[in-house]
Amino acid sequence: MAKLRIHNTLEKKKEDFIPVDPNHVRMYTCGPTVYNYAHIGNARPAVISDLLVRVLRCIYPKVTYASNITDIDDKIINASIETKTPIDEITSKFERIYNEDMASLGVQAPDIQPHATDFIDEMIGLIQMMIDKNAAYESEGHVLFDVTSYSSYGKLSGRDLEDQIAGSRVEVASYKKNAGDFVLWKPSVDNQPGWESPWGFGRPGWHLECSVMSEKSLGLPFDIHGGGMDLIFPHHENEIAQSCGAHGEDKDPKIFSRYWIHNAMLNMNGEKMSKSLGNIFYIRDFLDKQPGEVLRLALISGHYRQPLNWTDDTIEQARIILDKLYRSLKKTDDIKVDIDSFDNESSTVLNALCDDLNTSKAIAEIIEIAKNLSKANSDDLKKKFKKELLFSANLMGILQESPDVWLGIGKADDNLDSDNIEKLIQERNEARAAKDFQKADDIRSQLNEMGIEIEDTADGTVWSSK
RNA sequence: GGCGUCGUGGCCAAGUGGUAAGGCAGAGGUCUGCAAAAUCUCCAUCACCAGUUCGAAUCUGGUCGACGCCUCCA
Repeated sequence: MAKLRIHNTLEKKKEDFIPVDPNHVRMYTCGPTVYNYAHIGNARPAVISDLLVRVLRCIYPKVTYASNITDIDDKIINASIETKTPIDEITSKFERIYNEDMASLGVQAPDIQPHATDFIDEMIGLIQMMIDKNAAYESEGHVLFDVTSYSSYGKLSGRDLEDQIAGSRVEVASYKKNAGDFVLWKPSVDNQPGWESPWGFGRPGWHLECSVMSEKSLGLPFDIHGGGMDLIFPHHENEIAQSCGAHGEDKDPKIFSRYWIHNAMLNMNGEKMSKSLGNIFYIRDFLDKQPGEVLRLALISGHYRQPLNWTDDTIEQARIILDKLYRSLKKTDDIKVDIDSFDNESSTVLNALCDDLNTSKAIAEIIEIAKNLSKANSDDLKKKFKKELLFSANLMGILQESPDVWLGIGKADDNLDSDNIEKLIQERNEARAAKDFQKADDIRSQLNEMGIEIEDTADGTVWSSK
């Protein structure tokens, strides 16, 4: 069986992946706060997680993947005030858009997609458990987590509490016992949304929801927890502390999640993506110009733990590679294969992905397979390589279109007349047969001006719109 | 101030102790009336310096440079 190795942030090294239960692997990835359009940076963890889930499904009989929707948060409240739109209108709209955008990137829907607001009771319950075990305390209407109650605090992020406090730029709130304590529950005032709780009307702190939803969705301990590197501290560190605190564990973070994977950030032309720089790239805008698969391949063109610099070139190169793969597939349109009969063990792509998601290597391998397919000179070989190509593509979540559609073959825009195109091609071929190459070339340039490219193949002339 | 990451050919990007994958671009060849596609060949000693080693892009120390987190953030 293929062996998966992944880099575990908790141990800061690449490890063999050993599931809690080999018959049922469970994974959680922090999902979006739905208050705006999803940008390209939001897509990276989703695509990487999706890829890992696909690999896991290849190896293990059952995989449950949960990823949440955060639908209560100060950012949402602010967006609601700014746009004078009810909160649930904002959250339902942007959740729908997020899911649509991810789908177009080939991200399979999570098995479970819990909403924070559906777990308020459970969050209150978890806080109560922390209070009962002296891991949390109430103060000035807030409930706070006491970081001194958890001895491994800082293990995930490699931080030392004392150092943090010394260099901190944030003033310590009056209601905190320790500077590092963080909010579990905070009061809601005026028109802020909230729920009744033993500590008054309020709402949960940011980190609490993921502790609750991951546990309720998957049970503890589960196998893998993912997210962006910027979440390591404080979000994930605090999730661990809360879950351990609630369950009376004061040391071992692995009673929560065994492995933690984190993707590096994405830069826009070398700069951090941020509102102030005005370089936020929304997936929506991109999808108007390029198919989702291009974006997906571009996102996995580099290793997930390396920063990815997003430029026009990144996109262009992904497009070129996909065109090449689709062309090799097009060449063997007539060959029918049964992918299910493919032997996973021999997959070079699966092997590459099993090595901590070495996507660059996987891409190199799939190009190699396509090359083999193009060169194949017998039906047996064509079958063999096509099967391997399709299996690999499915694993990577690409080549889901039909080659004809992708390459624009025989497809005219509304303002193009395909009958006319066919007629011109026929005329050109007659000219070619009569060795009137001047006329043939004239017709080609005429078609070119119409935005039509033609290609003479062994099976006749194929045209596609640019 | 603390923690951490990175620096591989013109560009993108793997490799992390045994002599530099892959893609793009470029050069040349095959095929084609031409073109396109396909295919073949060629194209780097791994920021710098000093060590460890039979052997280093890969380990250690230092220098320079880029960047992230510590505050909402994927």
